[in-house]
Amino acid sequence: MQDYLKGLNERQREAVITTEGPLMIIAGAGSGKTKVLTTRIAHLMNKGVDAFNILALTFTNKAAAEMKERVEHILANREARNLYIGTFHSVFARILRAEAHRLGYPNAFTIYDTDDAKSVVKAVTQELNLDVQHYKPNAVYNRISGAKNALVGAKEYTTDYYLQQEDMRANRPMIGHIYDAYQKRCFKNGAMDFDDLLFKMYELLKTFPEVLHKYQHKFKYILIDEYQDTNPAQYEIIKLLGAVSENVCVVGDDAQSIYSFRGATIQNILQFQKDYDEVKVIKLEQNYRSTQTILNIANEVIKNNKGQIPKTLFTENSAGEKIKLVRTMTDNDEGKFVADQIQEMRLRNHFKNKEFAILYRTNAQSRSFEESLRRANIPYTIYGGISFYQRKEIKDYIAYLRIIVNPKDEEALKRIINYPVRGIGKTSIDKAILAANERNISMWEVLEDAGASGFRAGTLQAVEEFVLMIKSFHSMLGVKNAYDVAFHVGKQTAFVKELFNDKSTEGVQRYENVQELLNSIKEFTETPASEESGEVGDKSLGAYLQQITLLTDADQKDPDADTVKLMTIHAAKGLEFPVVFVGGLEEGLFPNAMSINTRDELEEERRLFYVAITRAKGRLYLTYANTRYKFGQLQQADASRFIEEIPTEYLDKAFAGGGVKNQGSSKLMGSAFERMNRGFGGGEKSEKSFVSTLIGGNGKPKETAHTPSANFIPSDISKLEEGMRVEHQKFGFGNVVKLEGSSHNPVATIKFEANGEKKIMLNYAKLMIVPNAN
DNA sequence: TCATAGCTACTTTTT
DNA sequence: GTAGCTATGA
Repeated sequence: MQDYLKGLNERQREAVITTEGPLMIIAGAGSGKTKVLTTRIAHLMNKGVDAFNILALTFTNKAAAEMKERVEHILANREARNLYIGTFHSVFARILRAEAHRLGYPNAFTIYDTDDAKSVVKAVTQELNLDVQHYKPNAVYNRISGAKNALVGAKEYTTDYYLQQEDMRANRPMIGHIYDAYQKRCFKNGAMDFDDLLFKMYELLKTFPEVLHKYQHKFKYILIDEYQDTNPAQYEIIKLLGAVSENVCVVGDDAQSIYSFRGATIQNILQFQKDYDEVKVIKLEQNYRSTQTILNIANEVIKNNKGQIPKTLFTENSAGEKIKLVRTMTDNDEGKFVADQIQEMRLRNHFKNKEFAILYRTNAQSRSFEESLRRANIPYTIYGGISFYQRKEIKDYIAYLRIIVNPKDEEALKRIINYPVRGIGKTSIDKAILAANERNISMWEVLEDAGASGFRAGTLQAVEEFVLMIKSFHSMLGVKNAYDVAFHVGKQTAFVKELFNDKSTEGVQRYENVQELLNSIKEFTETPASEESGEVGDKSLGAYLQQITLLTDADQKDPDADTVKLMTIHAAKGLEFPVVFVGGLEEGLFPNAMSINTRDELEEERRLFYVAITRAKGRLYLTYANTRYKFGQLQQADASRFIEEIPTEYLDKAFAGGGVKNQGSSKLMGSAFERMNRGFGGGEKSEKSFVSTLIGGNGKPKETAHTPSANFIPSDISKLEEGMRVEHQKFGFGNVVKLEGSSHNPVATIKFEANGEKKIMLNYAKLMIVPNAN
C-alpha cells in the first residue's frame, strides 16, 4: 500500500481509490474531507494521470491554495503546479479569457466586482427613466444575480410568465428590462460580472461544441469541493464538462449548506444521483476534529431540521469540556468578556493567539470585539472587511490600468476621467454618455472623436489631452511588462503625486497602499508562469487585473499569523480552531431577522449555527448580550432560540453572570420580563421600572438620551478623583464611584443618574469634571 | 466646474 | 456610525 493511504480510515481510503466513475462523498464536519480530496488527487497522479487532466473546483481561493499545497506535499515533486485547481470563478475566468472572443467579448474583458455592477445597474435604471428609489440598484442587482445563477437570461426573464407575475406583485415590473439593458451595457463595456463568469461559461460550452469537446477531453477527472453550495449554473457546467469521462467526484455535506442566498441548492446533491447511472456514494461519518460534547450539541441542534441526508457523526475523541454559555449586558461587555477570557487562557493555559477564533453572523458585529481586543493588546485579524483592492486609492489606480487594457470599460473611465481634476465635470461626462448611447458606441469612442460632440473649447482640450495620455499608456502594453506599465502610469498621472503630498496619517497610509499595489504587480510579473496559475503563462496586465478582482480579503491575509481571528461564520467554513467564541446569539441577529420568514430560511440559519459549532476542536463559548447597538442606538434582544435547542446537560452557565440568574430563576419571571419588554418597544414609559432594577438598571430599550451642556469641554482626566461629579457626552451626569486600572489605562466606575453604573475607559471617553461638585 | 457641509438610508451572509 | 448623495456657495 502506498504510504499516503496509510493514514486513512476505511471509508476515506475507499473514497480515494475509487477513481473511475461518478462518486459522491457525503462528508460530515471534521471528517477529513480535505485530506480525502488531496490524497485522491495525489493518488490519481501516482496512477499516471497527467496533472493537466485534473480539474478541482473550490469556492474560495484559500481552499484551492491549501489543496494545492497539500497535494504538493504528498507528492513531494513539482508536478502539482500543473493541476487546474481554483475557484469556479477563477477557473472559468481563465477559460473565458482564452475563448471570450467567440462570444463577442474582448479576451481582455474586465471583471466587474459588485460595486461596478451596481453602478451599472443604477446607470441603466436611470437611463430607462425609472426611479432609483423604487428600483433600488442593490435589490435589482440581487434579482439579476439570482436569475443568472439559475441560468435565466434577460430574454427568458422578460418572457417568463411566473417571473413577470412575481415582479408585478412586487410592483417592480420593469426589472426584466433593467436586466436586459444591464446585460447589453456590460457587453458594450466589454465586461462580465461575477455571475457572468458562470453564465457565459455555460453559454460558451452550449454554443460551441468544439469548445465543449476540447474541455471535456482536457478535464478527464473532475473534483468538486463544497458541493452543497453549488448553484444550478455551476451544476450544469460540471454536468457538461463531465459528460464524456463521467469521472466526477463531488464532496459535500447537506448539513453545511449555507449559501442558498447565492442561488445554491441542495437539490444538486439529489439530482447528482439521478444524472448518472451508477453513482457510488460514500459517507464519512467519523469526526476527527471536535470533542464528544461539541459533536453532541451539533447533532442535537441539526436534528431540528427536517430532510437531512441520514448520517450520524461520531468521534473517538474525549468528552471534553462543557459548552460555556455567556450572557452579558451589552455588546461591549460581550467583547470585553471574550477579550478577558482570551487573555486568561493565554496566561493560564498558554494558548497562542492563533488558536482563538471569534465568529459572528454579521460583519457589523466585529466592532465591539475588535475594540476589546485592541484595548487588551491582543493581536487580531479581521476577515471580511473591505479588501485591499476595494480601497479608494487602489480602485482609482486600477481604474487607470483597466481603461488602458479595455478602453470600453465605462465604469473605469467614469472613475478617473476627472480624477485628478482636469476640468471634465459632470455635465461633460453626462454629455459623453448620452452621445455614446445615441450613437451606440462606447464612451471612450465618443471621447476619441471629441470634436464631433460639441464640448466647450476648454473641455474639448482637456478631453483631447486625456485621450492622448491614455493612448500613450495603451501603446506601452505590447512593449513593456505589467509592472513597467503600471509604474509609468503612476509617474505620469498627477494623482499619485497628490497622494504623496498628503502628509496626514491617512494620506501616508494611502500612499503606502499604492506602493503595495505596485509591489503586488511586480510580484505577479516576476513569478514564473506555471507557478500559481496552472499552465498558460499569461503575465499581461489584463491577466493581473482579472485575477485580483476575484481575490477576497481572506486571500491577502496569512492564516498562520499568530493573531486571534475574527470572521463571519460564512467565512469560517472549512476552518477549525482549538477555541471558538460564537457571538451575538440573539433573536433577530442569529437567527437573523431577515431569515426567519420561511422554514427553509430558518433551517439555513440553523445549519449556519451548526457550522459555527463544528469549527471548535476543544472549547466552545456561546455568547449573547441583553442589549446591543444597532444603527447607533441601544436595542433590546432576547436569547437566540438556538440556545434552547442545546440540552442543558452540555452547558456550563457559570459564566452567564447576573443575566442568567434572571433567566434561570423562574420561567414565569423570564416570560414576564419578555412580555414587559415587548410592551416597552415603542413608547416612552417611565425610566425606572421593576424590570430595569432587576437586571441592573439597563432594561430600557434605549439609553436615556443626554444632550451635552453647551460649554462641554473634556477635562484633564488625570485630575479625576473618586467622588467627583462628572458629565459624559452620552450618559449624562454621574458620580465617580471607583478609580482603577493601570496609570496608562485608567478605568473609572461612574454611577450615572440616568443610565446607571458604567465602567469608563478614561483614555477613550470624554468626561467633563463638573466644577461645583463637592 | 468644484469643494464642502449636511442629510439619509442602511446591515445578512460572498465569488 | 458611515458611505454616498444633494444642495449650496465660490
